[in-house]
Amino acid sequence: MPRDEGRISEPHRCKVGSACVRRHVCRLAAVPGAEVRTVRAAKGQRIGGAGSGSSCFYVVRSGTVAAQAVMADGRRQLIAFHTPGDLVCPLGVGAAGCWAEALSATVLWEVRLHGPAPREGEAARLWAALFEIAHVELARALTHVVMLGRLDGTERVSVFLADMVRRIGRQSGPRAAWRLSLPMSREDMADYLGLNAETVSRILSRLKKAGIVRFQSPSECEVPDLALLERHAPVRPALAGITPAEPPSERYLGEACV
Amino acid sequence: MPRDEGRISEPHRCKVGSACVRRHVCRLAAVPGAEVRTVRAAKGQRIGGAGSGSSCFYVVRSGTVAAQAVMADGRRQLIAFHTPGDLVCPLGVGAAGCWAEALSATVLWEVRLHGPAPREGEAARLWAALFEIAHVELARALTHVVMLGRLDGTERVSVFLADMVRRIGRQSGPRAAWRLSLPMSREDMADYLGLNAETVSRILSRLKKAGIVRFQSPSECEVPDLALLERHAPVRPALAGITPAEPPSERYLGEACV
DNA sequence: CGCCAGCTTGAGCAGCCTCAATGCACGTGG
DNA sequence: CCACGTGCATTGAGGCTGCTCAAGCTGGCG
Repeated sequence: MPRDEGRISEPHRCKVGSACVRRHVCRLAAVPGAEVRTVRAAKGQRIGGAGSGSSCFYVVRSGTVAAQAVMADGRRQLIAFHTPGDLVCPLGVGAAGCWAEALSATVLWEVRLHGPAPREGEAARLWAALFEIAHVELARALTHVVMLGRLDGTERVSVFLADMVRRIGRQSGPRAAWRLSLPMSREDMADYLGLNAETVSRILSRLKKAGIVRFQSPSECEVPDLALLERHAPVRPALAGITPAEPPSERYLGEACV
Repeated sequence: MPRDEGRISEPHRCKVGSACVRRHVCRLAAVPGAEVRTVRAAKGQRIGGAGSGSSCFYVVRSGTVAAQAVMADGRRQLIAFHTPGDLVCPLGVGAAGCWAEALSATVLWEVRLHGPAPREGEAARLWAALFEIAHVELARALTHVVMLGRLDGTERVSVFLADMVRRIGRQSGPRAAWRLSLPMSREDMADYLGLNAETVSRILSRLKKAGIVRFQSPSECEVPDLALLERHAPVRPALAGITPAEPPSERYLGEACV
């Protein structure tokens, strides 16, 4: 694993409230001493962790990153897909056999917190931001648990597709079909959905025959009627970056919130 | 859903560092204005949420609580079992169709944060505690995802049993068999493991025939050789209440930590 | 042009689910 | 005290979903 991983050092500041895609990322980047720089990762390269032992946060700018766990015997489970705008954080992905890696050539912002200790008040903001991030990740993980525990293959693929459309789909007009470029292989999808690649392929073919999706190529597809697709998707994953449900003591901590 | 749910109002203070079972619970209970009281829940009763709309934290003192999601068509997925000493928190379990309920008669501590707003510094401690709780829950959820996505039935049941032994098992001597009272039905186990009750029963019978567990009754069992059981359990859930991996900015925030 | 990785499709099989019958413990009421 | 109902656990038969193995197929790239 190369040490410097071909990083381009291009430090810059995150402009709070404008350039930043996610509110909690802004909070992190706004911490005094936080350093933000652009880094690149090639396909298959691990994000964070491999280097100096310090743990950074990353924001995907382009490309796709997957958090995954790999067991001793090689079985692989994808925990999450991170698409442009998403935060890649080391929370939970610090366990043995668990890391994040780029599924394609990827550009990221690296947010490193190693400046002077924060003043009173800033510490609360920082912890609040970390809490919020962990909370969003937790909500996503719980949806994933329900999906793997109680949905059949077709439902899982439908949930996955609908989630992808909402996250990275493009629509040319208000009633036009959604266009979607799937940035991962059938095997990646399978490892996320607790299936295998052949089964995913078969299910996609079935959805294709049913007219729910159209494929121009294995990775380029169209969803003519998102509502129809979502009728097959009994759970709705929390969209990445959406503000989580009110934290339990938000009201109580009113003035401590950013 | 009754308003007061047969609660016994018995306010008391949590003694930080001694009586408390969990460090982060102590942090919550130590927040100025936090009110701790003992409440009781009957089997099947929901924990929190149903009442005034305020969200509390709970600590299980005896009995068992399960966090669960139920889909529109009735499919049920258990998210976690909470055994004595565990924290029951509203994080993630605030989504639609998602709540915690007592699996048997249960005694809990209710920690309610509604006092005067905390002073500077205390807010940071509180958010840090909330972060830590969310982080532990996240680690547990990710293990659950791997289990449901990539383990077969026998492995899931083995992971579950080993987890239960480590959490609520009793051992009469250093080399004696572990004794375990399972506080949930086969169906509860199945809904946690993404299986059905008959399959769980069959797998337990197989483990019984293999000499890995012995059953005195459906709920009372013995594990003569925990290492043998764990050889069938390819993942190890993070034990409840164990301090999570170093939060990413712990070093940076050194003096803000409790 | 050939190679190779990834995708698709098929055949056969294993694991898990569904449905059903039975057994057991417990509580209730005659 | 016993008969009965109820809820849960167990076990079996049969079927379906998804996995394994294998054979094409396709598109990108050297």
